[in-house]
Amino acid sequence: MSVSKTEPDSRETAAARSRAATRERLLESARTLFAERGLRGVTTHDIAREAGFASGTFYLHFPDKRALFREIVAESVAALRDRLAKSVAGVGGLSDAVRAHATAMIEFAEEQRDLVRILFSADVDAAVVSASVLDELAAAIAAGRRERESHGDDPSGLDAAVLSQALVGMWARVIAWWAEDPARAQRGAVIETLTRIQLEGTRPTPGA
Amino acid sequence: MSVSKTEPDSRETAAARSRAATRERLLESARTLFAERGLRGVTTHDIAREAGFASGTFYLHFPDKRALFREIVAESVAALRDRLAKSVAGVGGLSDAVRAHATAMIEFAEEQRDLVRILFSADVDAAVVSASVLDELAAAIAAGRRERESHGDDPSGLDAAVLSQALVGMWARVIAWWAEDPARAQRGAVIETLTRIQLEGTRPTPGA
Amino acid sequence: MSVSKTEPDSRETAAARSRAATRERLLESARTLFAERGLRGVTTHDIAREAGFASGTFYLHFPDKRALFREIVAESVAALRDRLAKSVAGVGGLSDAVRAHATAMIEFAEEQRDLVRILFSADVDAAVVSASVLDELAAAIAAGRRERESHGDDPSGLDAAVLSQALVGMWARVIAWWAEDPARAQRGAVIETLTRIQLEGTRPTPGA
Amino acid sequence: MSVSKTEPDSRETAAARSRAATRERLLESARTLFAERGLRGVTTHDIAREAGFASGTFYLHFPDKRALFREIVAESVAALRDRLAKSVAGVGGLSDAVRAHATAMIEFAEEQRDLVRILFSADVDAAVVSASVLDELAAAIAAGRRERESHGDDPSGLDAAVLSQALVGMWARVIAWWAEDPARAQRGAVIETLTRIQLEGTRPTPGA
DNA sequence: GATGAATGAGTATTCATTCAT
DNA sequence: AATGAATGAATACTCATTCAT
Repeated sequence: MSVSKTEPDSRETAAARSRAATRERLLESARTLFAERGLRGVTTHDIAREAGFASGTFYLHFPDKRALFREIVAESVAALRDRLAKSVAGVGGLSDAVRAHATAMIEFAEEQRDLVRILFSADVDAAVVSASVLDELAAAIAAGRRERESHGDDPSGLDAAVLSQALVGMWARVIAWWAEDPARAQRGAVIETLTRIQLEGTRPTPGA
Repeated sequence: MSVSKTEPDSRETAAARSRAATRERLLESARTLFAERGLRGVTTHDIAREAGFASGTFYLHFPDKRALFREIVAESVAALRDRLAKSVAGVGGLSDAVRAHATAMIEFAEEQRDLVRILFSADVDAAVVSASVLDELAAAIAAGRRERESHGDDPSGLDAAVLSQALVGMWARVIAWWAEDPARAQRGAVIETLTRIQLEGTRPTPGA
Repeated sequence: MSVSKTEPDSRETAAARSRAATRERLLESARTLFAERGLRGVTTHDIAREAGFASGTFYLHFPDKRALFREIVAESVAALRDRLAKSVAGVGGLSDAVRAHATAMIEFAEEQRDLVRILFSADVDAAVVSASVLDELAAAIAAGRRERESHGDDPSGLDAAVLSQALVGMWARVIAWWAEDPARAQRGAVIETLTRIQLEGTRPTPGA
Repeated sequence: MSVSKTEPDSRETAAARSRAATRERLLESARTLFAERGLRGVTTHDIAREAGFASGTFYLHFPDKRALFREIVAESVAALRDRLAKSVAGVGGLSDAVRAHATAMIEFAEEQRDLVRILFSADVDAAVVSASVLDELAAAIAAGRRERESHGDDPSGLDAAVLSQALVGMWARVIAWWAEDPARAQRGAVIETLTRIQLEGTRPTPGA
């Protein structure tokens, strides 16, 4: 009796694996297409076809297009957050921390070009969603600034809100621009430039 | 033909005036609507209705929706360019030039909130079009830098391409953010912050 | 000046006429198709195609399928109400009134077979809408009953709610059945049968 | 093949029992859901899920959704037929027979509210199928009439076809209305009203 | 026998664009 | 020049049904 029965576990596992694989292929295709054409420029049909499935399959795995998009963004933001957090962990001086942070960002852009394009291309419909990415960046920058001050450095005297928008804008644009085509500038030059602007541009009362 | 017409010139002029007026009303409505809802969020019907015309009239004046959008952007870019050029004309020191530039930008944002929103909201579909705006900004910044160098200052030693992307990103984001709601920061603080970051962040070899 | 202008009135009127004609053709097609296949069995595309228009045209005239259906039902109910009201106006005795009512209903069914089919086929989705028809019928029946009582007849002693459901059910079914194929019974026999059941079936305490 | 099997009969029987049980659970779920939402409002997935099976299982037991629906209706009609037949068996007078018939119907509605809702809600798609129910009712009524006549009563002189449609319409509507919410009228009042209308409404030549 | 992932035709609705008046 | 009715391709989402495991 027991012999003739397929183990339910292995069956369920196989089905689950297959399901997960389909889901992952859809996500993969979506990442590519979103990176190329943005949220609105991509159809659920496009995503399914690109992944090699019929159009209805999409809805077996995601309630709708926005949900899929949100999921991709959430994943990416989490990955980026981890990367940035690790990069500055245990780094002593401010200067080194800012540079480590820039380096981590560049590495992320190198490895995840599609994600970076999605995260930093401000599709109007994706505004809510991509806000989180920039908030994330702003938080990382703010953390750096707090550490700097804890090391005895004076605050820059600049408006904190304006400053954080400025730095976020700078980072997002440079990373997106560079990820578009890494041949545009040397890796080291990008890191150095971002680091220097952030360090020098936000120093306490420069004239003093 | 010409016989029956009295003063064909004035007539044609009147007709041309009327035509131009219709065109302008369509542009005006489009500016408002694009600022509110982006390129994709606005239909040609919306634009015509808002302007008080039937939907077919739109196509008597513009070949299609993108063309209208492009025209608005081109106009705006030209206006911005003039404003920025004038702002620095005849200004002596680098510091003053950068500050004048920031001030001009803020003034533009105050007077043309709709345009600023269109120009700096990176709608994916409008990407090609809005690239020109940022190029414009980059050019203005580069011009400032050249002037600085001509005044004897050393270049910062930073990669020029990266630097210009960084500054453009910073400017675009801060201006868009502030134009969205000017109560977010004091006018003076915005000018001061942008000026300081640009000046200090791009100094020649800081350690030296 | 005034000569060269086409009279706006005639222009508007022509456009309005054309618009109204399209609307009417859509309504006409919809009546036929709904009568054949019910609300759910008919597509907006079907209606447009049957009327000789492209699918988008439907939405130029009706916000959606249900709205069109509701309009047809409302029209029909109003027409039926008028007919029934007129039929009993000025008719003296109860017996004559009930017979006049039955006759009017039969005439309506003869002239508007499609409408009758729509009104009395209780499509589940159309429940809300078709309820109004039956309410209408119930009201007409109740009016007859009130008149009867005002003529000195005693009430039947039957539960009024049950009775009205019974009569409505009877009427709706017989009319729908007969409209489906008028050869099923002779006109006079239908009228006579409905009249007799209603009169005799609802007499005051028969045994008394 | 047979060698290795111990007691193939009991095995097959067990398998058959299991199969029948699955079938029954599907039917049970379908009855509930159809009563709530009609044929079109219920998906095969809904039925399978409600019964605790995967969606494919449905098609192991029924060729398609309509077949399942037809089967439920057929079962119900048979049950109703039995009930009605038994109710009048051996009942003497016409009056008692009609009352017994009405009582049986009410009892059926009380015990099988779901079925009654399915049987008498004239979903357009279910029209073919539900016709059989009404035919059944008509047959039962006709049987009553025949018996009456055999007892020496004269026929009513009314058109038999029209009459049966009228009575069927009356019955179906009242029962469906009452089953929807039994608080709408007292049990006894429903029975009495239906009985009286049928008896008095179909009497031989009332004027005589 | 049961599973459940996959299919793909179907359906409502939108909107850029055309064109007869 | 202006009108606005008409077009029809596009697009998100559903669901009956199939079939490999």
